[in-house]
Amino acid sequence: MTIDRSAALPDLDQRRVGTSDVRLPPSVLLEGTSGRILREALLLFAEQGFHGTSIRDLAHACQIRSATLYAHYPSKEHVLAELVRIGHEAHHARLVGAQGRDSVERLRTVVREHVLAHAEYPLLAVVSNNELHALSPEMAAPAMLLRADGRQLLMDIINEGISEEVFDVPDAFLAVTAISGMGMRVANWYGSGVPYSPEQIAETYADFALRIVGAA
Amino acid sequence: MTIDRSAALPDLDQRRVGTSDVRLPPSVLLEGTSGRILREALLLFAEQGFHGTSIRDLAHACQIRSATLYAHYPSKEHVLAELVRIGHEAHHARLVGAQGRDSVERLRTVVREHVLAHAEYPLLAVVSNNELHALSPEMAAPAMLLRADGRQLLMDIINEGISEEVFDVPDAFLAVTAISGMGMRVANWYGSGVPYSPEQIAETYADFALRIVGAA
DNA sequence: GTCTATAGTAAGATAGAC
DNA sequence: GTCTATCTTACTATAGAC
Repeated sequence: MTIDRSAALPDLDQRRVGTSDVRLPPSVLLEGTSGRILREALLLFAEQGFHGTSIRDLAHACQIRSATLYAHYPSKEHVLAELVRIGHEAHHARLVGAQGRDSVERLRTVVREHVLAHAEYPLLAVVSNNELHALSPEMAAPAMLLRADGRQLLMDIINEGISEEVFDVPDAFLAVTAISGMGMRVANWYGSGVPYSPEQIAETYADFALRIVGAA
Repeated sequence: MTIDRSAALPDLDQRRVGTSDVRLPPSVLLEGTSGRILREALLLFAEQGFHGTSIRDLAHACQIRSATLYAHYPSKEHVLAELVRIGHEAHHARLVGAQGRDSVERLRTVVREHVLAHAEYPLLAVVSNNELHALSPEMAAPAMLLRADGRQLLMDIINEGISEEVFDVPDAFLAVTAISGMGMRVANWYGSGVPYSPEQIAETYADFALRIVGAA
């Protein structure tokens, strides 16, 4: 049998991110030049990386002179730190806010929120996930704490389901890494002409997570 | 009930990569200065990114002068391109080489190889996955083709299992993204004192993949 | 807050000796 | 192949006028 590889998948996997749609959570004030800088930095850092974007690139995108940036942020690193803070706080808040009556429902809602955060704000997620190394350890520390707490939250749900014998999973830790990893990667491909809504992806990934833990 | 979050997970999620263990596939010649450059670039590009690593950083790590680099590679971008080529060709060869008597076994082996490639060569995988944006579209093109073909290979296996009614999955495309995504992320956390062998992770992730497609 | 101008440093890459 | 020396450009950030 000849495999027909012409049955095309959507064109995934751009070099870095699948959309140019600049979006930030509604809680973020985007007015004035500070907001403008944040929005343009989001796109540039996502597409080119922090070190691949110069102060002049960023200023040009904002239609200001590079010196003007320093009236709003003390350094380029502080702009990244602000984006990373916004991304991690929004993501963490979604995880913590996920509710459910039992382990199955808690896992479903937390995975849904995890995936939604990555599909609704892919640029922010790419910057948050892939540019952490460009922050000093001190400036990255708050984000690292939120990440660790989010992982633990997922681990607790899975352990709870195991102890109640609702879940049947070969390894709880690897289930955490698998479930969180598959959700994180959504940020890199979503948007590029992919015919799914964030909700559809989140629902299906939540089903996958329940299958991984043996609850479906 | 109070959730005990002190039941610690392994310390995952370094800023970028969980190991400093420089490894390249055995097919790669590492002798001489060219090999030395490749090995040092692998570590630096993985930890700091391509744009975060200067020609002088790289030369210093190799204990040579920066001008000497140009006797071995025509530009810094060519060094990255070579690492990206090695990473993608090794990964793709493993996928293509994965055999199996039926859909279940084919999925199991291809996921195992996918995960092994990321766990055995995490630095190479991080560079291959996260630094593609630093290559020009022309220099990134060969890698993009291998990526697309690998995805299609996975898609074909899943479609085959569905048509044989061995798999029961809500969405084949999202199964592809989930399975490949969870495996890719392994490169970012494996190594940091994680008490699993690459084989253990690969086996468990292969189980997860079979669960995702409803075959387990 | 925004500008012009520029300081001071670091970047990628090349020339030419050995 | 490796070096010293250097070119040219680009970088982050600051000074000071308006």
